[in-house]
Amino acid sequence: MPRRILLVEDEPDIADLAALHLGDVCDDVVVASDGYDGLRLATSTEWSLIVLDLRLPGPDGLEICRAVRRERPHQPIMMLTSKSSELDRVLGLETGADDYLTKPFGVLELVARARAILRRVDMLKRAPAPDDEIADTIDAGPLFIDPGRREVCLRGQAVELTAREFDLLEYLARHPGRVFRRADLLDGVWGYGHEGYEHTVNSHINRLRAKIERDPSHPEIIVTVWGVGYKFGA
Amino acid sequence: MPRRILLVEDEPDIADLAALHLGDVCDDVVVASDGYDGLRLATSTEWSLIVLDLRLPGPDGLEICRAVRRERPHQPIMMLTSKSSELDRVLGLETGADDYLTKPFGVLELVARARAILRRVDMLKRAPAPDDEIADTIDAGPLFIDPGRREVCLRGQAVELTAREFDLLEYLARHPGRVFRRADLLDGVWGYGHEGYEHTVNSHINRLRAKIERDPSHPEIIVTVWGVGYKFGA
DNA sequence: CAACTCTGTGATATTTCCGTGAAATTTCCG
DNA sequence: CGGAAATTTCACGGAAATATCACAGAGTTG
Repeated sequence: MPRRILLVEDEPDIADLAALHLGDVCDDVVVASDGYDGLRLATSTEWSLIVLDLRLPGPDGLEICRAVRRERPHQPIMMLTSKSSELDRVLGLETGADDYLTKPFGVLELVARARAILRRVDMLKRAPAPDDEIADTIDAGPLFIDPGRREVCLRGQAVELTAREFDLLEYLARHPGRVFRRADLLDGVWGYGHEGYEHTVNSHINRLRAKIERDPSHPEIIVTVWGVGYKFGA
Repeated sequence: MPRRILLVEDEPDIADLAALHLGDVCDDVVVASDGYDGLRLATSTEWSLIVLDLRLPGPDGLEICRAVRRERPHQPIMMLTSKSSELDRVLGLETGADDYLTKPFGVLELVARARAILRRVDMLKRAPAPDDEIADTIDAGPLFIDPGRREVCLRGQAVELTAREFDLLEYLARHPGRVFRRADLLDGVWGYGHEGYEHTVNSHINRLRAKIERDPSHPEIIVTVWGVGYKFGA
């Protein structure tokens, strides 16, 4: 089953750029340059993913999104917008977009997110996975984490963590080495659509480090990746 | 957003039992006791999950499954069959159900699988989730790039890059041999609409080369195309 | 209801990196 | 061969990202 992406974007430069790179993660990219074509194509054909610009000549992204959702409730949709106000973010997600990107965006970000959505879609269609992802424990170097008991041991010594600290640590530790940006952590730990400042994450990382790092000013367990975010381990 | 399950099952005993326990993993369970009701309900409303018995009075599970798939390609569907021989037949027909279960089945098994599917569906609506394992990496000659971990290995040796350097390298490496103008790179890496001088790109290329080229004055990885821009590789 | 803890946020200090200017070098082309 | 244009190189100041800390309000517990 070929993977096809519909891109609805009126600015030719952006459309070309995005189409070029979206082509890397699917078999076919179709571009619609206004809301009319976009709406027609979006509802008439089956797509692996629909990427919608918010502002469009004719029906805008929200309208198209709603129209598509009415007919195909599970259609993966991604929204692009120029403004970054909180209102837009909430609006976009409530309308039912699966993900959301504000301009100007790097193409790498766009592609990475598109890939993530497509992968999640594939996972749905995949062979039934036995759900073995229930309450196991995490053994990561000097740390031992037991999500069931909500306990953490550092080099055999029990460590007292608050709820947020524990969730944050568990989230990071479940994917050692993977880099998370602050927005990802807010979405994953605090819950998607959570309204709050990214630098809140900093504070919690700081408190975590004070409790688990040998020398908090030279962290070994939770490492800072400059300009991006944090990761667990080396 | 409430989670609703449609259960299409004609045997009352099984239907009652299943409905009772499926109620544990969603907000509402609706039961259809024949293929006619099942087909009507399945296509007229949006469901978090549809559980279909294969043998039914009226349209059977396969027909309903196909009909639903035609309208809602991503609708989560689960099939129940009486004998494993039926299962083989269903599997051979590629109907596109997300999971299958043969009777007699334990209720716990049913619930566990339903929960697994629902979780995967929720995951779609969720913020960008970290799918490790299947992380996409770039293997380009002497270079190995892991975008998820933001790590670069040069001939097996880890290289420390800053955020911009990494993004720039990844961008180029995703299209080996393709020539990018500086404006292209600004759009793709810095983000579309970024205000800045093109010769900023030069500096970053320069720093990158200092870190990854064997002899920076004779670049082999990032090559200059005079009068145009840069490309990755030969 | 009082005491307590936790949490999000503001403010400030500190670190790191990025963009820019300018000079040196290379390449192209007449 | 010489000049113009494009590219390389490099150093520096500022800007942005992060670390740290204090505090007040929300929520919890007894």
